[in-house]
Amino acid sequence: MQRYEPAEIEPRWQRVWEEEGLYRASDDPEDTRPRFYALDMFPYPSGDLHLGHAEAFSGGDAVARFRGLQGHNVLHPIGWDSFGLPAENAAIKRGIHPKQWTYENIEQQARSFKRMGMSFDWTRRVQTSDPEYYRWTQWLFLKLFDMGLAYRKNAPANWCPNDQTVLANEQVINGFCERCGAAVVRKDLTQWFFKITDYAQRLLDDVDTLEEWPERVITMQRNWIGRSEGATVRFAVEGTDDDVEVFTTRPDTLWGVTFFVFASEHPLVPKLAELGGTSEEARALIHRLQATPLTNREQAESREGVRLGVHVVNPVNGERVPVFVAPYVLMEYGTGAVMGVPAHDQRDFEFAREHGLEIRVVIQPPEEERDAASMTEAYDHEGVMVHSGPFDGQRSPESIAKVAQWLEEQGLGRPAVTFRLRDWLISRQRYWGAPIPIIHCDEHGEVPVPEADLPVELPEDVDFRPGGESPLARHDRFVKTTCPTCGRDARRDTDTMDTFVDSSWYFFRYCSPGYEDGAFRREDVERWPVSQYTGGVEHAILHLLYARFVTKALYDAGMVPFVEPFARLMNQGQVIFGGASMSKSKGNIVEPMPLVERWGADSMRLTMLFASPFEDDIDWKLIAGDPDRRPGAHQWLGRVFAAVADSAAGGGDEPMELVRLTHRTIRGVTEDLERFRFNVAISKLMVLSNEMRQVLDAGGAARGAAEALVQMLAPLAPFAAEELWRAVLGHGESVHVSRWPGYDDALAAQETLTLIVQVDGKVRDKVEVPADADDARVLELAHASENARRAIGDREVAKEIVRAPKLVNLVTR
RNA sequence: GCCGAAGUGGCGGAACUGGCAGACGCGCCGGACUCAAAAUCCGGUUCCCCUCGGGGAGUGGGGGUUCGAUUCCCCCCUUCGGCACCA
Repeated sequence: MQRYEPAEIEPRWQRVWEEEGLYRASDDPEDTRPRFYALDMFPYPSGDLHLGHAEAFSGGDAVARFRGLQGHNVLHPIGWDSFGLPAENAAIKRGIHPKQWTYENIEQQARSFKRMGMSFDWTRRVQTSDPEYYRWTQWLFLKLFDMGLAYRKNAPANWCPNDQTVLANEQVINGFCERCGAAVVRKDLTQWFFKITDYAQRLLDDVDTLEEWPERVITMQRNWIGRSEGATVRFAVEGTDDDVEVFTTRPDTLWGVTFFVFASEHPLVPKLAELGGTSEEARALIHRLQATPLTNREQAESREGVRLGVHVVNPVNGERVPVFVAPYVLMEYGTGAVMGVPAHDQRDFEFAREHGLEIRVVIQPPEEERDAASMTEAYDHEGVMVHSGPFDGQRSPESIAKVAQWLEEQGLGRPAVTFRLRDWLISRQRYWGAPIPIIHCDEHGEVPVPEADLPVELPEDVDFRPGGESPLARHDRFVKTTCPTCGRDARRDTDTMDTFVDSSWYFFRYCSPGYEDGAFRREDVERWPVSQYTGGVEHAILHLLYARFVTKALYDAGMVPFVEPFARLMNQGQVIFGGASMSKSKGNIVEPMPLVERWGADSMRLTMLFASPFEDDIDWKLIAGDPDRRPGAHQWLGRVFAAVADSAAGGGDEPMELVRLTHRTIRGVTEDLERFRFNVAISKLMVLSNEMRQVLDAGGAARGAAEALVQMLAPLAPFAAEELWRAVLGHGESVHVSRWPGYDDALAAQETLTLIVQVDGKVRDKVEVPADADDARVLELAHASENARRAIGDREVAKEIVRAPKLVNLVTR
């Protein structure tokens, strides 16, 4: 009998697969198979693969292999997101070059992927830190620059004092650096931005077309974009010729404005402070605010603020209202100034109470008199407009649009939409990234590097330790260049790009491997739209939003034929340990590769996929806490080996019941894999293998079941399936190029079923009946049931519910 | 606070369109094999009661619809995830 020895089997087939080139996607125009692009989020090379990779790629690979078996021409590529800060930090710590650290890790991960038996098309491998790749990342930058979607401006930015670089808003978590956890501070810097806000509406609208995305990701994207409808209104600043605009979602409350507040960074503030002869106190506050981090919540949640000593005029009623500066107003949202309506906005209410300002009710709740003096909180629900001039008696919120309309007619404002989404800050003051391909010329300003001169290579001999400015700025040979326009001395931009730029387009590059005349060919991308994207939910906003934006921009440039990059998205759950995420500091990290060496890649995959639904978290401690204990998956594979070997050896007729179960299993597993229900698919395979064992032990044959079982195992445990298919069942070709087994619905149907006999909805008996038993027959059987009769007792059956052949319910009352 | 997802045995989890709750696996218990152990195989395993035929309860809690609810509706509780002065 064949013993299951993964340590012997797996490396052997790994070599054979490589020699046979089994997993290459075909670009042959004669190839008429339907195409399937199975994309996995590419890894960051921070060391060897971790358990999260094992989980994600086990699922992604199962999908790719399953589609291949179903007759698709599958593109299943792999690459590395290999620029980025952690490489630099790790390199500094180890005293080596980031390049060395990165590429060693890539090679290690590549070996591990091969050891895991991933069905990657290695000929399409990309690494974002390769000049052949980032050449096109730079091209993308220039394309966006051409389109007016990349621009540079001086603005307060989130600065991480530890990593010594700016961060995108998306990378600041509650005021702390996403990567290192240091408190973020504010710094005024000239930075490059991508104008993602131009696409806010389209990014929001098209989210509705992503029917195959997880609901929670859709919701997160919507919330992040954060669309608000309302109006902008212009207030005149008394004593000047200046106007100041505010955005409000509640123009219906305009008659309740009793004060006005600026963000401290608002450009008008210095002028107004001077005009109002503002106190030392005000100056001190403004100064302090401008030195605090953008995202300092404690600051923002206070209701402090100071009068500037000037007034603005409410355009709807001509009233003068006092002007303040306060930290609760953010420069980044809306216009950086708000109108204060304390009666109907909680923040304004608190501010008014704090500073003794008038509270004026202009939306009267139904059935109830509200008066300002007794209010304990703002009223922000529906009601009737009062003290509102021409709008008295109108119902809010229906009146909001009417007021906005009216403002436009009166020339006081107009309906407006504001988004929470900010432009994407893409420049970084660190070394290990793609240089921004811009040359600064005194004469000609920001001049794009000519496409023919790309890539702007990242020099290796750089002192890359962070120092508050870009390390590249210290590298004279890099910096000094000539202006492409006038040929005079000029300076290269010394910032590098956010690595999310690298990863915003890598899935296009896979379609045109090695292409040297462009980032990709349009026809390749058209041929290979992503069919399935697999990866972690931690990218629900950042990466996915950026990739969607870049795809839309490239669509507008005529370079790709679709507006959404990923039709289907599947998020695997996280692998945690003992209820907590794994981390070095907790000392609970489990390395997958030693387990793969010990128990086999197939066991690792099956353990992962069987543990829970793919999108749910797996607590490794619960499912495989003891590394010395033989995993259940390994045990089962051993039983499968025995059963298949016995089936191959034995002859004779296969019992009809086993044939039927086989067909039923094929039908079920096919459906399950289509819906990524790997855990359920595996359980069905277990049922089939258990039944095979029974049949074999009773002296029956099971060859047909064995063949089907092995094929269905192929996407989930590819090495074991291959060994069984070729070495045990004696097939000449790989199971991975075999044709997914079909099923016959008639055979998949049960021959007999269990009839449930209920009395008053309670199960009283179970009777085996032929699958074609009709209503009369099952009713007869139900009445014949001893148990049912006893349950009925001397009562009368008032109603009979018959669902032949599955159920009869006899109702006595 | 707002948005989203989810609550089923000791554990991970099954259950098609409302029709056998707990598939499958882990763990545990018992047995076989063994001098013994490991490995392997076989059997049992929701809880309570029982005269061993069976009976009762049971899918976070409370209501409702229905012959029948893990599944549909309403209210509540809890957990997880995201966002959070966004004007």
